[in-house]
Amino acid sequence: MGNKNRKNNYRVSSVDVARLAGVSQSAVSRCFTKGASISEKSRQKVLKAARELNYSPNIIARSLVKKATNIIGIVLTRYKSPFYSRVLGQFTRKIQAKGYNTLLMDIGNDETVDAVLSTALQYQVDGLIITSATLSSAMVEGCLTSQTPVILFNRYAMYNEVSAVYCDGMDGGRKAADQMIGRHKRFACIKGEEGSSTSRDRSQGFVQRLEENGISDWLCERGNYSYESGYAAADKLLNRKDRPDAIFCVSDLMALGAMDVARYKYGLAIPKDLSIMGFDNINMASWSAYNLSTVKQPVTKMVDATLSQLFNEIEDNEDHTIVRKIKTELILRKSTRN
Amino acid sequence: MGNKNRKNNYRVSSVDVARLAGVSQSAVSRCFTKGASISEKSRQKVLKAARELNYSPNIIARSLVKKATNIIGIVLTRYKSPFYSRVLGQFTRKIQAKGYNTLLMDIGNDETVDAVLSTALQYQVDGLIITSATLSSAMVEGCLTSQTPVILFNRYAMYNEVSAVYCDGMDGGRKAADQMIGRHKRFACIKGEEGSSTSRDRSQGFVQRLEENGISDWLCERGNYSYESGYAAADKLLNRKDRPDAIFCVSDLMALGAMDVARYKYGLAIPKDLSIMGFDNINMASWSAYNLSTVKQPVTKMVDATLSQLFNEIEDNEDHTIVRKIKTELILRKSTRN
DNA sequence: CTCATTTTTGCATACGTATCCAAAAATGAG
DNA sequence: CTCATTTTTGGATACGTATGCAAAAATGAG
Repeated sequence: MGNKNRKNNYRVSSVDVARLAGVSQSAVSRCFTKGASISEKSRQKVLKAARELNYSPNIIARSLVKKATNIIGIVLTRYKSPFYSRVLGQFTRKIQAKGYNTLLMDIGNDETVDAVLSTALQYQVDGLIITSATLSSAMVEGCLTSQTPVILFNRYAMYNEVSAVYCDGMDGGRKAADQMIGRHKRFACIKGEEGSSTSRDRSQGFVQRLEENGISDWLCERGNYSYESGYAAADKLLNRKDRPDAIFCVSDLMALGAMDVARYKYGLAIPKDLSIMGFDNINMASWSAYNLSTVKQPVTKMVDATLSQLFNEIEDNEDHTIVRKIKTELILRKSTRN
Repeated sequence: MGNKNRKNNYRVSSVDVARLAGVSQSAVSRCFTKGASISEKSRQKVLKAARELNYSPNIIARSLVKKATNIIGIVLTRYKSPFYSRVLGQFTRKIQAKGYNTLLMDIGNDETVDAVLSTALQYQVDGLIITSATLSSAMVEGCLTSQTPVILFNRYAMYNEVSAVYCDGMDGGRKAADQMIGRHKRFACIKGEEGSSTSRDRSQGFVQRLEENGISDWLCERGNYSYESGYAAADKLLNRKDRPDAIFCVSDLMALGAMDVARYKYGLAIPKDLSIMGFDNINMASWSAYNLSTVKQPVTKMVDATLSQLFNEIEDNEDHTIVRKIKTELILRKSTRN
């Protein structure tokens, strides 16, 4: 039943329902607006007509007059990372639970962030979560004047102009160092991309602690957070005559790559010949094949803090920016001498 | 500069720009509408004013009159799976490249799918991609009458009422069996959840081929696509006296769990004592620690097919539903005797 | 310069909903 | 039943943009 001629692009509106139900358009609107004043009799008439016409309110039109879309924008870069896909999953689920929805935007590289961000604003999102991307100062200004609450996740703005929630990478790096120092002779660190502030913080914390302990000839390689790049970076390190016996990686994924090259290319025993420490505590870190010791980012805590601040700014119109730094937690498994 | 009183919830509109630029509101609109008729002189005036006021067009309002939001809804269940997070990444990137945006909706379980779906429709999405969820017949009807193009990804509707793109799990299961038969004595299969059609197809293909080859006393366990469930299922299988020497898992993640329990709990050598075959070809399958043989789902091909069909329906108003079944590819690594 | 043609412009209206306001209906106390 | 009070109702308008239409301006051929 029901003819399928698509071209007929007519969508049924509250006016149609009103006509069929024999009430005014206002009544229809009230019927679908929680807490509005409408008699039970009218409500039934409207619901019946709506069902008959398969009507449901047009949220876009509603957004226009309500000046609220109930949409939260999320800007993301690093899909490859299981860490961020877990983060994304938590965000969307919790956003939905709050009655909002998620507009997901991906940015290939930092150059496109401005464009993506500005289309997010054009969609009149009620709030914006920006993950692992750097805000240009033009965009900081844009966000401020647009009145749209913005929160940086695992980033922070230069002068704390915009709210941020991030994990304390510097301290995490220090914890990693503290655990490894004294048990090893030669240290190395595998960082992320040059521009990444998270990578910088984590490795700085690590190195800083090394130097505080009089260790100054540590090694360093750079990856891009992926398994393959960790594999390649560790390959370079292990190929040296003065190969390290302790490697700290600024992401778990790189650590897993490092473990694999150490074991399967160099035949090293972990942690006997080599200790490896990661950062994140992704699911795979606990897999039997790896048992990776790592610096845990408390995802749930971070996500909750982000959302609670965001919804505060949206609903209660709070206007003070807050920057929240969340502590990491060292998780010792079997990839390090403990 | 710029006072920060948030409460002042005023957003600058095309009318404000028009006033400042000394032109009509239509002119402002035309200035931001590609291909509209406007003189260079006016365009400059408008752009100047717009810059001054930090104006950018309100897409929501535009959507209302254009009857197109440029939003594609994606409904997703299984975040845990690296396969689906890769799929999601590809979708959003390619959707953005097409000038559209992604409204991401998560469903915890199949019961909530109707609610989520109907809010997607209320947002007037231009198209809808539904991943690994079953459509109720009420929703099929709803989608059809709403005129919104819908495509199922890795699902198909009972009577092919709605378009679908999925990989041929039945055939994939058969390929897995063909590879393993003759080289092993005792076969087992680790399936997914009871209701999952992908799980059913894959395991049916596998079992069917076994039986065609006169093998009828195969073993079977059930997981939920996760690493842990694969670990647990394989644990049960390997604990038997008549333990299998060939296990086919309907997802890579479960296969990895199976490998780990086999190696680290039972001390088995893979593939000498036990062959394991997965399904998906997620990144981890190629990691040195696993080298998992698997049935590859050609993600890129599937995503491209989905989007091309979807945009056809959206832009060219094609109205025939098509169901596209995409062939898998056997990838032999070192977790199976080959 | 004139007149026909093209381009640009502004006005008015539409998109689908929510909400203010005044009028109408329902309710309830006496 | 009356009148004051409360609840419900519909009309009108607003949200911010796009676009059909006719008028105005610009262009160009002769």
